[in-house]
Amino acid sequence: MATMKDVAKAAGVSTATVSATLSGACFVSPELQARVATAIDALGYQRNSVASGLKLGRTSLIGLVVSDVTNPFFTELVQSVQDLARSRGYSVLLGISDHSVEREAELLRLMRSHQAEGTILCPAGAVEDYSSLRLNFGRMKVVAVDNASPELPFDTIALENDKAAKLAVQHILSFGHRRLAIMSGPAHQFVSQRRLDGFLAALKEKNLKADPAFIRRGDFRIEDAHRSCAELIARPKRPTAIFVANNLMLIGVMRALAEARLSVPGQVSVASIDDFPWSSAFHPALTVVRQPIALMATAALDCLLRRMEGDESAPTRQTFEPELIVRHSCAKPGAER
Amino acid sequence: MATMKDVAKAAGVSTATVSATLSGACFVSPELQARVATAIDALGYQRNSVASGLKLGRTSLIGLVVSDVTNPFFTELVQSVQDLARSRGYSVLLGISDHSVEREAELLRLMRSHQAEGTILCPAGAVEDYSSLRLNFGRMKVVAVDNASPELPFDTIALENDKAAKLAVQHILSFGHRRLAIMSGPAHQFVSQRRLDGFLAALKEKNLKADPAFIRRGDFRIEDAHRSCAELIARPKRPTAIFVANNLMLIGVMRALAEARLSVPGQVSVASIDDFPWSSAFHPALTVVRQPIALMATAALDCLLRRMEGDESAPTRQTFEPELIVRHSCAKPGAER
DNA sequence: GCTAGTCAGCTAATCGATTAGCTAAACGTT
DNA sequence: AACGTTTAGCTAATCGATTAGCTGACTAGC
Repeated sequence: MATMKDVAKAAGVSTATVSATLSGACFVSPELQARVATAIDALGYQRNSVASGLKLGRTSLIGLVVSDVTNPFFTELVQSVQDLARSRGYSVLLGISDHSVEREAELLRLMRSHQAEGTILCPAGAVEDYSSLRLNFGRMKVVAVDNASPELPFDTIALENDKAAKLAVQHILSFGHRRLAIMSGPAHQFVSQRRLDGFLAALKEKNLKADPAFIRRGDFRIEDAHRSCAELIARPKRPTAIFVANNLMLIGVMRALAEARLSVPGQVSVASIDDFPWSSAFHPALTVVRQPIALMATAALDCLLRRMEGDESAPTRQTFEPELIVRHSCAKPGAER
Repeated sequence: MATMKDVAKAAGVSTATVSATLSGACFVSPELQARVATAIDALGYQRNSVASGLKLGRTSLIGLVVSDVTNPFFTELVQSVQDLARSRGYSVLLGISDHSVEREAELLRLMRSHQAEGTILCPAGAVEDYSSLRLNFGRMKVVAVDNASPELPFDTIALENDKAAKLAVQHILSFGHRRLAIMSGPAHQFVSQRRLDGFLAALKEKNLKADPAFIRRGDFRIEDAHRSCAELIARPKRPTAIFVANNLMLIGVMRALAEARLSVPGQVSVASIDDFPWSSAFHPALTVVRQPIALMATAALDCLLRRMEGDESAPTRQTFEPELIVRHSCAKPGAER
């Protein structure tokens, strides 16, 4: 690849002139500008961002670490962050932690090593896993999205998770259900706790108590939810409705119900958190609580950019409003076994 | 951030010694190694990949350009490529072209500017859009995945698309359908052409001809397919089966069918290309043709790495076997209107 | 005619890691 | 003792872009 030196030689000027021409051209005569431009496309020159990144300490890279891209929530987050970053002149280094806190830490080090100016992290762990991090990780800024406890030592962007769960569960209860189960997430994750809290709060409002056997712990993935739900519905007295704490577990639940030939919502009502493209094409169309992912991505990136510009004030907490999307997967409790 | 110089000073050695210690330690005494190690974690030193990338001309970055991450095929591809790249010591710079050839070209330039050593490209355009590219784009290697015509001037990795379509259509035909429609992709894309070819070939085997009104052109996205399918089934004589050329259009089709209260497979049979996590949780479970995405990702990365190691031989073509997954969305043609 | 001022454009140092090539100490051999 | 050989570790150049600071040409004012 041609370097700036080559361009300078071809145009008969110094590298300083080439550099000046490329970046705003303050004091370069039109004639030299033209000669430089000619040389540039004769040689197919393109700026080497690595060299310029080294010199300037600005790489125009941001990191994005998610636990699982195949989760439609993260897929859409990746999409939004990518779009926004591009429009602001940044490129995205993607990392997938696969729910492992160790891998996550490794990815964060990797992002730092590549001199990412900031990283948007979707933490997979519990609060205590991040105590060593700060607003800065080296000179790299960090903001947390999704599983973001307000106790984290950096900026957080999250859904009002308890409210989201409550909305869904209140909707289920409005049909008169009394035997509700929850497919919850990993106990150590803040986001699971909040969603469980919302579930319990909604029950309490109706003076209902959750059967402990109906509080299932999943890992936010398909397989585990599938198995757990199969067990659940095999019980002598099965629940008449299931609240599912995320979209991937919803797949597992719907599979298990289909295999057991239980109709939704005839025999079992289902509602979950996370909307996704398939939810309305499903039969029945699924009632879900939607997270404003694009807004959250914007907030995360804005927040990160503010930090990258040098804001060192105390960590901020932003929460977002969930929205209940009523479709057809909840109805009156049907004939019980 | 601490630099190697700082570490050298703290350990009382030269930067050469620190560098040698970090990379394989050929001739560094255990004592100095220990002093360097101590200094490194006292200062929290981490190698600056930008500086080392500049010096070595090796950034350990590869680019990945897809047209749409929210398409489950690409989501899984991103996941697989990311995994494999990580295991081989590379990080992934992600780019999303949003089906735009211009943006794709811009992303390729961006990858090159960041000195990505290679890029896996899922082309959104037609063959002629890539004639200016070669095996190398600057010093960056390029391989194409998915919409990869054998006429492209670089390595290609693709499904046997005609065969994939044929498998699905033969399956549909085996139930005795005679009025088939196809939701095809953009005409300029190689992958659409091949899938259409396969569709037509399967019909021909049974001495059937496709009604021109039943050959629908989509853009591989939800909305357009939804609208197009709504039109299709509103026709006086609607098809008894629909073959859909990708997963996103399948969503649109299923939505349109649900809205028109047409039962699947009772009134309309449906089969498509691309398996995805929801397909079996769907009601009815969807009959699809699966692409071996993980294999394709492995092939793409292996191919890219070979090129990165200096292989300059002629472009290779790899195609992969589709697999029909029979579920429950196809059946005998039902009562016609 | 001479000095001061202006500014286009150049020279050279710099970012941080790597490494070719060098120095000097230590050891073995005769 | 003298010399060669080995090897631990250092010095300094290098990658490519940026930019502080300098040079020298030109203009203006006295």
